[in-house]
Amino acid sequence: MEYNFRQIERKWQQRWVETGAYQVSNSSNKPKCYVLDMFPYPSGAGLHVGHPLGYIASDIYARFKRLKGFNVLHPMGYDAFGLPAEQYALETGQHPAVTTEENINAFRKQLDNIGFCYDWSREIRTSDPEYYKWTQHIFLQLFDSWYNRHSGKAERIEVLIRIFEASGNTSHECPGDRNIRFSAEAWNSFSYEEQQRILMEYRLAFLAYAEVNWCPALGTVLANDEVVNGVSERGGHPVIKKKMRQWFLRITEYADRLLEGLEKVQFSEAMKEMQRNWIGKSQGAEIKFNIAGSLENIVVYTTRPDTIFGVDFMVLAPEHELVDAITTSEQAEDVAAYKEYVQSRSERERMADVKQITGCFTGAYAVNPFDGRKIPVWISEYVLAGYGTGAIMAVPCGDQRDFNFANHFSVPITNILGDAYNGKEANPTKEGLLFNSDFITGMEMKAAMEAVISKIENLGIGKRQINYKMRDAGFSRQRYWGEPFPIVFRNGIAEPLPTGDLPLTLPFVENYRPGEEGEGPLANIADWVNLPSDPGTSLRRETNTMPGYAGSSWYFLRYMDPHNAETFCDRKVSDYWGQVDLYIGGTEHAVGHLLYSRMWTKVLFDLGYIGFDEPYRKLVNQGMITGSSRLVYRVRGTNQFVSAGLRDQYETDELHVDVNIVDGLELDITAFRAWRQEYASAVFTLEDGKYICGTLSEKMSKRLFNTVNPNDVVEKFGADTFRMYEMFLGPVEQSKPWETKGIEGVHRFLKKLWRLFMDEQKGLVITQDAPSADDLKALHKAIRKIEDDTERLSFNTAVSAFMVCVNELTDLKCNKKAILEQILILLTPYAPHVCEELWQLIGNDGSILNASFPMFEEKYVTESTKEYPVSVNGKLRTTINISLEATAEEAEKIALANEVIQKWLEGKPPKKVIFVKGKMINVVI
RNA sequence: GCGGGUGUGGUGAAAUUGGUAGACACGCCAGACUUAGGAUCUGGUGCUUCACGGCAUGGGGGUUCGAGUCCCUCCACCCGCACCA
Repeated sequence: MEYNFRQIERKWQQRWVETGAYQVSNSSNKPKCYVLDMFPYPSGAGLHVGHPLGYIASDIYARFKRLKGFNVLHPMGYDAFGLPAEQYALETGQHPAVTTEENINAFRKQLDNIGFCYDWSREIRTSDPEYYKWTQHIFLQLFDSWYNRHSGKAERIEVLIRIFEASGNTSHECPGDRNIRFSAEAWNSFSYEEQQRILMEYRLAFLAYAEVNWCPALGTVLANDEVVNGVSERGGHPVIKKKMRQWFLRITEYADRLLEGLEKVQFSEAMKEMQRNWIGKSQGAEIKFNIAGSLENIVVYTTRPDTIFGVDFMVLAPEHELVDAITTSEQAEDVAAYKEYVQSRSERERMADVKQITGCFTGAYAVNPFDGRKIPVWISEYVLAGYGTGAIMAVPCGDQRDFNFANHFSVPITNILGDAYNGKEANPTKEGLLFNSDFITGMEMKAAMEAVISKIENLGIGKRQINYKMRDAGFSRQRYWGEPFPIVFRNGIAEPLPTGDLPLTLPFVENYRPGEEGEGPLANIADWVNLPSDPGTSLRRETNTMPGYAGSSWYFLRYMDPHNAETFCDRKVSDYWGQVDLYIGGTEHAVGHLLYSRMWTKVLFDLGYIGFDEPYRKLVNQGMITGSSRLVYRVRGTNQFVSAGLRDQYETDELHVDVNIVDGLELDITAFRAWRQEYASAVFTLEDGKYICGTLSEKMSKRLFNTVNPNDVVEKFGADTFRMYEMFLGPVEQSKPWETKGIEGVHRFLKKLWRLFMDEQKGLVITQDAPSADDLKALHKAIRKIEDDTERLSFNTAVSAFMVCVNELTDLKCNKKAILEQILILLTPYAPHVCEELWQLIGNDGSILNASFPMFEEKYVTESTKEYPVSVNGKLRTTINISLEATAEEAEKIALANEVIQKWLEGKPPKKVIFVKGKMINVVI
């Protein structure tokens, strides 16, 4: 009987479905383990061999944990809302729900082919009303919450209203607008509208006006990456900034907790760094500068208050609100011209020309609050309106941009660094003493920062301030295929839908064109948007929808309790499953999805819905599998193709050829001629009778003909081979090229394993013989290595350990059931189908899925002697078999007596001999 | 520019704590079986040398009895951020 993987895999995949082998219970005495994949967006293109890499890794880990006695949650679902389906609908008129369903079915087929152990009874789809009901529900919890900076957590709006009624907002600075201040009396006298307007400035989900990229010609709002050089990517139409009322999430309130939370999760350093970078926390101070001869003052943000005596000029963002007020009449014309110039430049241009120095003097002078020095106020595009206060104090001797600016416009530079400043470039050091700096002269910079901050706070001219680069997250999309907001505007004031009215389902639309003013397509359905109401009141629905990350921000919770109709996830259930123990996915979600879901988790924790505030305990980013392209060389202007080794003799053009018609490097000429009409009459110049292709490693893409479909690989070699080969390729986190040829080694391994059990003629060759010491040693070495490697996700080395073990058992001619059935258990996470088949063939009743992972026993692998490497001066010269019991003296004696070592000693006594027990011997001469 | 990562045979890679560099595979070479082999099996395969040896983990330097591994320095490539005050 030979290894018929097609039959075996089909049989077991069916059987496992029938027996519900992968169904997981929410109640168990076993310890839990939650293994999660980032769920896919079901695109129409389907999977290529790069996609399942992470799924295979997590699948192996989940199966391994199950064998180790854990109750393992390993679910899968679909991130099913999104733009491509809507785009497709616009083009073809097919409803996104229909195409999404089709794509999901195609995806599922591909996934099933690979033999994953997902509990499909827990499948979720973000576009399913039964799912997005809860997305809407959680959104309303955000809407009904604010962040209490004193308690450091989200609290109900109700609590805030009580506070306002009792004491105004004096102890709770308004996060949306710091200038809003009111007393209890004032609050109680405000109209309902006014109170709602204020509460909106506190809510965690709030409305604000923000600019979008509006493209009048396309009649739609574009994402940032759809805009190139100020025009639309498609069609090249002009794009203008348009203010629209949109929803936001107040993620900035969570900036510190998102930062601190990174300390208690296991993410890669790169990932943490990316998130820290995105959050962009900086500590400094805001300092108020009076304007000479004016009542106006300018507030600057600086991270270097210690350099206050080195300020030589001040720069405002051209958009800064005070620019017109302080500009002198002599400078008015220049300033107006400069502002016009800045207006004309797209954000992209402003970011691109970093080196160009531009600016304009306003004619105004600010006064240094400490020494009274008058310092000129400029405007320049290098200062951004959106960061800090939109104004800086420029210290040219300590900041390179300020230095360049001062040089360019001949502003005199003050040196507060002494010899540390050379006059040729700025020195941004934070370590050193200050010179020429009044009361902080001679102080360490770090101490001076504190001294200056406490002084400005005492004088009431500024305060300590922390800033973040991160902005609040835009949460509105002017699209159809997303969650509708469960919000109704009564006379323009946002009100939540009652929970009982959820889900607010997406209405059917005839077409997917946006609204006239760029609103989402929902705006076109008048009788959905406008609700019946009393005369004099207007009741309108929100016409935007939520972005892609809404559904994915909490999906890990729904898997725990997917069919609960009462709540999004029962607290008892989430207490049992807790955090995701292992989360695997691509690095492209580093800052988006991961930050948002971390924030939602914190909010849900604060509000008491769940008992943990970080969703993912450990995150692993799988590397990309790049394509390995195949190239053919056509002699220019002909239909003649020359083999790679001969191409230097001709003038050739390099063409990509479908990797699926190349075996290793050898082109299948017949298939090539049939591939495309134009090659039917191609002529070939061969080397050694073969046409050899060139190779190139690049991204997998249909365009480059280097995509490989897992279905094809599974058809040819089987799912077990495919799974193991993906792992064998290299470490999961690392990017590496796909080379179909190499898969044969893994396939041979499985056949070799099969032959330990089965002979083609004789059938089952398994014996009941007692294992020898060598058999047991081979087995237990494998147990130790594979258990350890699988636990640390080092799957590639585990696969090679399997190969080593099977090679050894083959050499030992070991067909003993006692050994081999243990090997099957070890291997089943990697190659589940063949292991289950053999498990049954050798006479086991239950499924191998429920077996127990073998126990490693030291006694089988301990050796009594070791082949010690013996070096002379650190260079290996020979190896000697010495008892592991041997003492240093004994080993030294044996080593020195060895003839090879004798030769190197040349009769002289050694200076010393180093003996590391169990490791090596080194003779120093 | 800043931050993170990677650099080892023809190729994918291994070496978990400083202790026999290249495990395990692909490819290649030779052989066996075979009508045949793109099946299977056996042996070989870092470079160099007739050999003893010598040289090899991106380059240079250092620490150490001993360095792919630790330290310094330079180079190349990949990823992320980028006028952030």
